[in-house]
Amino acid sequence: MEKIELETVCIPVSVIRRLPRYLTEAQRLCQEGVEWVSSAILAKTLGLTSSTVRQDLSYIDFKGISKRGYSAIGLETALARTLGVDRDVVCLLVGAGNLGRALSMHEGFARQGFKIVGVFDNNPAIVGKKIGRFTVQGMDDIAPHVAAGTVDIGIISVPHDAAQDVADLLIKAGVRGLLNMTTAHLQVPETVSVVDVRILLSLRELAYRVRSR
Amino acid sequence: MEKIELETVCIPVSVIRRLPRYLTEAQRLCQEGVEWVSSAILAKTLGLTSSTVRQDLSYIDFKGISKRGYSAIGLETALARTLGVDRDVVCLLVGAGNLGRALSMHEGFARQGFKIVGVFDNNPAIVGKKIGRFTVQGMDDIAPHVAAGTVDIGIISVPHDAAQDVADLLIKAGVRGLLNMTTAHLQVPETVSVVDVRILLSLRELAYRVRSR
DNA sequence: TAGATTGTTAATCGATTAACAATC
DNA sequence: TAGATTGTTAATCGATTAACAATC
Repeated sequence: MEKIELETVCIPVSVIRRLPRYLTEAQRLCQEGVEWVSSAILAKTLGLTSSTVRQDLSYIDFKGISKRGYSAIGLETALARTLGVDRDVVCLLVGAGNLGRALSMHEGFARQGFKIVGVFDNNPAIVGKKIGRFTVQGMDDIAPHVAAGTVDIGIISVPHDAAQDVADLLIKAGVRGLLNMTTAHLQVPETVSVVDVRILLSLRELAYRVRSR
Repeated sequence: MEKIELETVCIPVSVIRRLPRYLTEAQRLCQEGVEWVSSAILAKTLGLTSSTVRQDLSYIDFKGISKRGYSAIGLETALARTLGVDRDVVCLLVGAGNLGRALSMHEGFARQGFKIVGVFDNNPAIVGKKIGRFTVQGMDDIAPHVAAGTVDIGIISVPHDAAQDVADLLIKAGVRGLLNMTTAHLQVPETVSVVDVRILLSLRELAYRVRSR
C-alpha cells in the first residue's frame, strides 16, 4: 500500500511575506537589464541575510546556478507564478473616508493587478457621491455585488467600532480575504484570511523606538 | 566593587508592537466603564493567548491582582506612560500623492497625538498648492524645518525609486525615525529607526492566502 | 475557605543564521 | 582547475505557549 505524496509544499507565512519583495526586486533588475543576481546581493538590497534568501527561494519552483546566482528573468517568472500575479485580484473597498478615498484613487494598486470594483460607505451623505471614477454605494449593495462570485478581497477602512460589523457583512456575502486598515482586531472564521495594515500602531511603535534611545 | 544595575529592562520588539493594542483596548474599556479585565478576556478580544498577555504586561510597570485581573484605568495609565502617549509626536510628511494627502488629512492621527507639521513634495506643480490645512513645500525646506530640533518622525509616501533619496535627506537633516510607506527597503544607519507599512505587499500576501485554499 | 487569576519559569515551537558539501 | 555560489542540513536564537506555585 503505497502513499502517493502530492508535493504541495506549504510555504510558511514568514516566507510568503518576503516573496513579493523578491518579485519587486526581480522586476527592477530585469528592467535595468541585469541578467544574474546572487543571494548576497539580493540580501544586501532587501536588508536580509544571504542564508534567508536562499532558504526562501528554495520554496519556489526555480533553481539558481552555482557561481552565477539566480537568473533575474527566471526569478521574476517563477515568483510571479507562485504569487499568481498573472490574474487580477478583484477588491471591494468599504469606508470612503480619507484613507479609503486615497486607496481607491491610488493607481499603483491597479497597475499591480489589484482592481477595486466598488466603493461602499454607510454614510448617506456620502453615498451617491463621486470619488475618482467611483460612485459610492450603500452597504446594502455589497451582498449582490459579491454574489457574482468574482470578488477576492474586501478592504476595510472604516472607524474602529464599525470594523467588526463590516467584516461580518463581507464574510456573510462570501468574501474570503480581508485587508484590515483599522486598529480593531477582527474575529473571523478559519476559512477567512485577514492581513492587518495598522498605520497608527506602526506610528506608535516608531515613536517608542525613537524615544527610547 | 558592586555593580549598580540600572533596571532599564529592554522591551522586545514583538512586545512593543502589541502594547499599543492593549492601550487602545484599555481606553475603550475605561470609556465603557469597565473596571477590571482579565488576561483571558484581553486575549480573546485581541486574538492572543492569555499567556502572551501576561508576559507582555509583565514588561510595563504595573501589576494585576489575583482573581480580579487588571484595573482598566491602571492599565491605561501605565501603558500610556510606557509608550509616552502624553507628549505629541511631531511628524513631517514627504510625498503629497494620494496616500500622502490622505495621511495629512486623517484626523485620527492628530487625535492620537501625531502632529504633522509640514508636507513636502519635489513636484513643482504641487509645491505651493493647498492640501487640507497645509501648503505643500519644496524639498529644500525640509532641512531648516528639522534643524529646529522638534521633529520626531519623517513619513515617506513617495514612489519606490525616490524613497532612498528622501530617507537620506531626512536623516541628514536629523530625523531619527522613519515611517516607510513605500515598497522600497531603506538603508539607514543604526541610529535611525524604520517601521515599514507596505500596503501593496500586504495585499499580495492576502491574495496568495486567499487563492491557496 | 475555595477558587480564580496572576507572575514567572520551563518547554515548545518556528524562524533565522551558520556551515559546508555539491557543483558550475 | 580553482573559486564562487548554490541548496540543504544542523545549530542558534527568540517568541510563544504551557504549567504551576503564589496570592487575593
